[in-house]
Amino acid sequence: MTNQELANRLFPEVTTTPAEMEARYPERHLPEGAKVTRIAPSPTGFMHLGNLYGAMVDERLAHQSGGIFYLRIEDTDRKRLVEDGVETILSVFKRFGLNFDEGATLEGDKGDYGPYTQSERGFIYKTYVKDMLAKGMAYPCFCTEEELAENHRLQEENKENFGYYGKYAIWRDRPAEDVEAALEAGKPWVIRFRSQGSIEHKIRFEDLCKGTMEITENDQDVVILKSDGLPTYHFAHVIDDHLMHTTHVVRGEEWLGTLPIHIQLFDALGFKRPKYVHTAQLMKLDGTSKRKLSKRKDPEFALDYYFSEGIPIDAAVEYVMTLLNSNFEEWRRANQTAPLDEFKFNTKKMSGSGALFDLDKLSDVCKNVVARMSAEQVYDLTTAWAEDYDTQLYGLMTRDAAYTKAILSIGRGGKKPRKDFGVWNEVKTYMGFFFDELFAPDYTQMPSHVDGETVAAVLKAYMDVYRNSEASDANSWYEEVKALCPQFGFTADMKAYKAEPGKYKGSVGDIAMILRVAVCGRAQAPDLFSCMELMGKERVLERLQAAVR
RNA sequence: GGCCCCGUGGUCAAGCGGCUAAGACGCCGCCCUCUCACGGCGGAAACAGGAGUUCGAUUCUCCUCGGGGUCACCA
Repeated sequence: MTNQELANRLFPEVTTTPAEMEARYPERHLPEGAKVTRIAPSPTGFMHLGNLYGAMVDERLAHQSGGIFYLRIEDTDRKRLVEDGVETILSVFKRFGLNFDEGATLEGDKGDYGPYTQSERGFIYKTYVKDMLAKGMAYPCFCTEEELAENHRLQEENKENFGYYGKYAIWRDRPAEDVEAALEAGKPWVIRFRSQGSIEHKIRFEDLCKGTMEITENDQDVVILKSDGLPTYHFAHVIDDHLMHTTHVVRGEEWLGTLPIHIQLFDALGFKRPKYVHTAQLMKLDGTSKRKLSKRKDPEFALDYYFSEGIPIDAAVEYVMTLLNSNFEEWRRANQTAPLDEFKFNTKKMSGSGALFDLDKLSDVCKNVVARMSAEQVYDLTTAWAEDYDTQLYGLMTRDAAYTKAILSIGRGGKKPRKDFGVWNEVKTYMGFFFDELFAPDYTQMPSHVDGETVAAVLKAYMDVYRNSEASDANSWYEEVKALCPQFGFTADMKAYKAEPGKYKGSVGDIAMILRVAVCGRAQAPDLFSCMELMGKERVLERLQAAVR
């Protein structure tokens, strides 16, 4: 049986040729220097930070160069498929503002290089496989799981490298009769690539993120087509990225180990190799050692987490960008309000080592991002979040939108905006006391060195002042509060009080605190005058009265 | 174990043969101040170790150590 006969026997249904495929997916006509990138997730229903991290690099690379950014679905592992996997992928990327120029969508493929779902590309992979078989570049392997396990056991015992190579490549040079017999017997088979590599040979390789490195040639006869007729990642990657004319492959550094296989395949098939960007792994501190961010242990790894916690999408994106490009923060400080698109992303500024995911830093970025927003934006984004995750808050915020927006305007804008919260799920706590339904005063936060009787007296005295108050701004309000001091033996001079606290029964600060606890129900709140003004006289008087004991 | 990647403060990081070794987050102190949140000022805190190259190494080379990844009909 010749190679050609074998090829025909294994793939009688395949009549297409590689040349036809090449013709069907011609070179793209793009401007000089345009990059073609892709993100190729598996529809497992779980989207994580790594997906976003890579996708952002792809997106920037393509769109900064006038190229194409596309989505390909890698669903060749049927065991891990999930019902709405593709939908999840699409919706998550959409929410993060990543726009694909072509690829899979819910309405079908968009673009001329499809299908963009690997399970629909069987005929393409098989066309190449059949050709490789005919040329002797690949061969069928009938090994059972047990035989492979036995190989592994022997290799372990002999302290040899694991895998399917050399004398362990059982079917590599099997006589035609054996192949014939196995076929007759109806044994299941896979197709393996006939490696010409040797671990004695090193290859110099240039990675756009990691720099130059030296890697060992692959000597394993890897499986390229599984027994279910679908390609392995290695093969699909090479065929797809070749035919789709991907110029830059961005993926996690966990792929570095299999890079020799990919290079070998590209070369053997006579394809031009894409450039690679192997990104450093996102890490997390576990006890005293670093480890890969894990789906099971780290909620912040899942992109769902950002939605449910109410982390502003823009902030998550900014944070990832700070991880991605070391000069991003500097740029952001200089260009506070510029759209992210204007940042010149550069693979050279990517860190080669794995960054620890820093929740403190994320939180800081969130606060800064939110501080830059208008009250209107904060209102919109918070209600959008609350609609799904906090119906009570949603109800209150939408009941009186103008009131809520006014609350959110306090201290916003200007050179030194307040940064009270950076996450939508903190909004309720921050402004809850403005709503009677959420007002739960804690009078124990009254100044401890002022006795209850005085507290009550202060409240009563202020109520009298407040009923006829003409205060129209924070300063005049403060003057009124200060005027209350003498009758209680307090001082309006904070400096003097701090210097000699013993000299006075209290200070204007204490009076303000008494009022604050009465009106806001707690010791911390934004500017009291603003709060009272928004709440309205009636409500404030009610609360002052309620605090009198 | 083989192969590969990585190694500057607690974290993220500038640096690319000569610097008092930036900056940011976090932490601490002070100032501002009606509290908080801002903002301002200041502080503690680092080149993993050892050889070599060099007049001179954080920077270049080698070794050691440490961390990580990967060795599937998963991606």
